[in-house]
Amino acid sequence: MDMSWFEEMEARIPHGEVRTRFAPSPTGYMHVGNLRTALYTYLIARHEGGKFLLRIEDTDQGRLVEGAVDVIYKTLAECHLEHDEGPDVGGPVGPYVQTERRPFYGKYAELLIERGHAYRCFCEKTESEEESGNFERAADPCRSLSREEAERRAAAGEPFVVRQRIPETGSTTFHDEIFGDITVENATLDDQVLIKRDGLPTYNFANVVDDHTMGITHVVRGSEYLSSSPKYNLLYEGFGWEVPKYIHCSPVMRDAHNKMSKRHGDPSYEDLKAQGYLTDAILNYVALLGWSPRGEQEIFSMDELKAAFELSGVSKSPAIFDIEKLRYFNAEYIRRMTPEAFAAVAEPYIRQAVKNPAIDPAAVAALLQQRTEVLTEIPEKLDFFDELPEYDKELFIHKKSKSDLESSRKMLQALLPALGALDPWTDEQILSVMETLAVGLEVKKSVVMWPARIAAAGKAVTPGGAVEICRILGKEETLRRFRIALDKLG
RNA sequence: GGCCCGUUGGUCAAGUGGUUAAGACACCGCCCUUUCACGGCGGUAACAUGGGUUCGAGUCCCGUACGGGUCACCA
Repeated sequence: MDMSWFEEMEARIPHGEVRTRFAPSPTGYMHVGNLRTALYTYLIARHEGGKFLLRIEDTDQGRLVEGAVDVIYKTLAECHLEHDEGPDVGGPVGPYVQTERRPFYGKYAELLIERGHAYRCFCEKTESEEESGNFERAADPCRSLSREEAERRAAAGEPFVVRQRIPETGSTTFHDEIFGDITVENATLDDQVLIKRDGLPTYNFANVVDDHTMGITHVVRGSEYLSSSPKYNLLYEGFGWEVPKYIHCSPVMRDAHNKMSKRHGDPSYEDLKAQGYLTDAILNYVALLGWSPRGEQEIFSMDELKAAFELSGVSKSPAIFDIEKLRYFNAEYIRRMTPEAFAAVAEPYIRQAVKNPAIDPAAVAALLQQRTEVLTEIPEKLDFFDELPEYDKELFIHKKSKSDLESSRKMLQALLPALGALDPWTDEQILSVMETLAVGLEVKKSVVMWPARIAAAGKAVTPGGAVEICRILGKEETLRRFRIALDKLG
């Protein structure tokens, strides 16, 4: 066997740095669990000053989805999870797309056969194997076939798969950074297929070969792979390769029993964006789903996450995705934005409801910033700007503000001429008129404010107070609405 | 079913033999107030279970229950 090819492969592998990889299948859907895995993988690399790579696992051609790879690029870029190596940016250990690495796997399978840790199996799938899922390794005659015999049959064109040769006795222990040491009896492991009848590698084999040849030091993946890890270990050992650190992450659940899934209609990253959530809020929330920092800080910028992220804080048990808490993070992020930044993200939503070109979206945004949890709830809060809603005069009755029909009529009547005479139509001026009236009549400020808002907005709950609404509406429109109110109040 | 893993309030979770068992979300109440929010203050609420070990156990050991994963020529 010519070893020079393998030596060249080995020579490409960078050493002395932490290297992690995100290895999604291009299904066109970045679910929350996936995003979290990508985040943790990225953070581990960055925390250690290492490299974060992207590898596309597209060996299952049947599951390929058009444009799915672009979704991955777009999501990673939007989430600031920039990769150092990958299909689009290249790197020393490429190619970074599994289908393009196809020739590698057969060679490594040969090597493993050579080293005695794999063998060709010519058996047809037995019925019992298909039904029970159990493969009786001891009963497989191919396991004890001589190398010469196997090679002869293969050369003769007889179809075969390559199976891993698992020791029949003893046990295998592997270490996971989160779960600790896990030991299983080798007898409970089966001789899994490495190379399929069609010559393509199985996922498990491709993973081991790729992770090694790409110099991956920390393998981050879902906890569903915990039970196959002993077989991975045996593979690494069979090759004589250094075993990477394993980091198995428990799933993100939709409820106590089910993982988040597209099937159940659970939101993907893109869905959450469309529902009005901010990228940074999503990332921050997702980071804390299954990981807890040392202190009590909850709001983390990406740089802070890079510094704070520790494997020791990752939890073993699954976490249920709580949209309520995401809402809280989103609201918190919105409140912390600069007014300009918020106005920029809010404008499209404001314009959905407010078409009147005379109304400045930035002015409306200022009213919204402290009371918006998700962007999509913005339009419904603004429905009264373009058009005064139909409303009942009963709205003027408000005990807490000490308002009733009579007082409302009185206040509006007094306000009408006073506001009509106002020249600079500013908050200060409007407020001053209203306060002066309240003082003059010796009533609580709210007795003036309440009817003013109802008249201006036609609804009881509004973003901003009477003063701001009148100001944004403009003098003419405000006076028009006040007159309508007075008509209602007789 | 075999094997592996997990289990602190409704949710996320801190906790590594001695605590009044943190904190956050949600919920409830009060305050602030020009509605709604924001903000401030306070409250309800948890160690799955049974045995050990120990002066002492959420923390260590064993069992049980419940939950999850895996047992493919899928990834």
